[in-house]
Amino acid sequence: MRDRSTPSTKSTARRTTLAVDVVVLAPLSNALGALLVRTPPSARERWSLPWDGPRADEDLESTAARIAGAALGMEPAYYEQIGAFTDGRRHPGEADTSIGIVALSSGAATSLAKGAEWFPVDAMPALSPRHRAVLDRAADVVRQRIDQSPLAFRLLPEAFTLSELQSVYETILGRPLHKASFRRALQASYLVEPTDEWRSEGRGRPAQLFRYAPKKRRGLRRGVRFDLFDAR
Amino acid sequence: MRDRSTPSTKSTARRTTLAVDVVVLAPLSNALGALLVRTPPSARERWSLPWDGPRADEDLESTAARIAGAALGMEPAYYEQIGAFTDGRRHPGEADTSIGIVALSSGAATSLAKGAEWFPVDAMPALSPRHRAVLDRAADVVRQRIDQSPLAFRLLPEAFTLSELQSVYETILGRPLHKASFRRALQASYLVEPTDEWRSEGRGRPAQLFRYAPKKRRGLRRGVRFDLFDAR
DNA sequence: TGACATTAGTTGCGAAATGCTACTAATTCT
DNA sequence: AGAATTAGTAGCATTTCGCAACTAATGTCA
Repeated sequence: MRDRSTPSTKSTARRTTLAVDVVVLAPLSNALGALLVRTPPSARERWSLPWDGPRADEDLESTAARIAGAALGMEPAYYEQIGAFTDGRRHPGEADTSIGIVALSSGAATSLAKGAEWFPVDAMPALSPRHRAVLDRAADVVRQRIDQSPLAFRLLPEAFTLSELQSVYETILGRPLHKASFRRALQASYLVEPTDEWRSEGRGRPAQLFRYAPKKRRGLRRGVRFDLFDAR
Repeated sequence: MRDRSTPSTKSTARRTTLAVDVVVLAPLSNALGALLVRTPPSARERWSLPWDGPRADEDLESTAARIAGAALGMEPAYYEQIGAFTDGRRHPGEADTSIGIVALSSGAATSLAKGAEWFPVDAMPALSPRHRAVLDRAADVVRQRIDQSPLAFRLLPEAFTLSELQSVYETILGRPLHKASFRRALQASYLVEPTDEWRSEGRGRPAQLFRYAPKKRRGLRRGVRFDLFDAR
């Protein structure tokens, strides 16, 4: 039970220190990768998420774009907030509060900033506890929203094969998907359109390239789905 | 294009003012209601969301609980972050950054604090631009997550009828649902269990009361759903 | 050159989920 | 008693889904 005997009727914003911590994700050869940057020698951990404070009159997405762009060497294609973290966990810059933001990149042909490096998300070096929490939440958020937002498409270049797309879904969800069902569902959704290009990737039949081009949704309003519940 | 000619390699947390703005939701007679509090006479708008700065060593959920509890006169059953807002929009306390949090309450038998009042979400009085944005986002988040989280159950007392539950879904989604399909889907999900109580609500057949009691999920992993896409 | 490995993409079917209409059940109102 | 009202169910046509088995186009290698 909390004490609320004399609730102060006056509200006051608190002076604190704020950081924007960015989780930049891109598909590596066979796993999902996150971008880390080297910390100054004085720091307790050798690596951290790219982060900084917001500048004056800079909104959160611009801040994230600046931070991610500096580390990645290019602009990520997509941003999504993953939450605010005000808790006891230690932040590398001793920020009281962190705003976590995921930035998605196709990972193609990037010239990383000096000191920045990709790591597979399931084999990360030690991070400050705050950054560890931000990263974990990022993975959750991406997994949860992958079938409501075009997240997967932002992890691929503009033109991609359906096998590549399926592979992105599989690494994010961490389980194999059925090829025929995947394609049928995608077909029915009018989210992609074929280009007239084909790509030959060594052996095997060449694959047709597609691009993300969501069409107007037909007015099909489904009932409520009680599966996909994350009970709590 | 942004200037990144000489990216500063040093990250620094920024000193700012922070507020936690809470959107307390509960079902009113026939619509969703949000709780507002009267502002001091000097304020530009007469009403605002309940808000305050976090205290030292207080995490966000505790802060939200304190703020919501003070206005509502009881503890809400559920909290969910809806995002951080750092933008030009004016906040009633001039906070640079707001953390928006939704608190869900069954609305049952509450003794509201002095100056607090329920308003239907689609007929709110004027709010500061920041609070308006927080409220709008709250509605979006609730609508988006209603079929992934037990949100609807937190807007009802512990025992409820299936018609009440369906009505909550309908007001949040803003469209009517089919009774038979709704119940069948709910049945299949093992999220509720019947009590042995029945409630007679004036006219009509009495309804059986249920409680939220999620069972272990059977390991049925579905394919990817490309419907429910919020294209962007 | 011709079998075979490899990857892309499709077809068809049984099973499950969904939308809908129409029904039965229990209560109050007049 | 009968109409009105709300709760809850049954059955069926249609769509969606999981899956296995197929065809298609390329490279590999004896």
